[in-house]
Amino acid sequence: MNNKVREFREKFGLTQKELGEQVNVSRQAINAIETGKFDPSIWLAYDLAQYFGVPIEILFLFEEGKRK
Amino acid sequence: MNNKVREFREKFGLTQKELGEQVNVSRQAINAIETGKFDPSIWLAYDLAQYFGVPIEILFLFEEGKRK
DNA sequence: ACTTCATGTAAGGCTAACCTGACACGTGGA
DNA sequence: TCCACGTGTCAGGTTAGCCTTACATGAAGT
Repeated sequence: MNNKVREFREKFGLTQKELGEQVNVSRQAINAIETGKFDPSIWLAYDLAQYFGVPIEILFLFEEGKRK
Repeated sequence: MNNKVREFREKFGLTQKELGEQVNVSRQAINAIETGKFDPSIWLAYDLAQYFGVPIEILFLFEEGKRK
C-alpha cells in the first residue's frame, strides 16, 4: 500500500526513530510501512494521521489492486 | 473500539451476512467488529467506510483509553 | 409444531502486524 | 581515521485480525 508517511515525516523533520516514539511503535515498524513491507493497523494509521494533522485517507493511498 | 457499523448497516437495511459479502469478509468478522471483539484491519475499515460513504474517522470512534 | 433467518459465540487454524536484537552500509563531523 | 547517526533488512517470537465449522437462541412465517 502506498502512503505519504515518509513525505510527511521529512516535512516534519523527524527520523524514523523519532516518529516511532511519537506514535509508540518501533523504528522498524515505521520503516516497514514507509517501504511498503506491511500495512499499519487501524490504530497506528489513525495515530500517524492525527500526528500529521490529516485524515487517514490522505496519508494512506487505498488504490484498488494494491492490496496484499 | 466503538463504531457505528451496526447503525449504518441497519440504516442500509442489510444483514451482517450481506454486509460481509459487500466487503468480502465473513459474517462473523462483521459481528465481531460490531460487538467490539476486535478492531478491523485498515483495509476493512476503509472498505466499510467507502461502502457507507463516510470517512473512516466517522465510522470508527478513536477514543483514547479504549484501545485494547 | 416445524422451519427459516438473523444473530451471538466458541474452537482451531493461518497470516499479518507488531516486537527485540543484530548486522550492514553510507554519510558527515571531529 | 574514527565514530555517531539514519536507514535497510533479517531472524525469531507474540498477538490480533481474519477464516471455516459448528452449535445455540429468538423471532417470524407456514
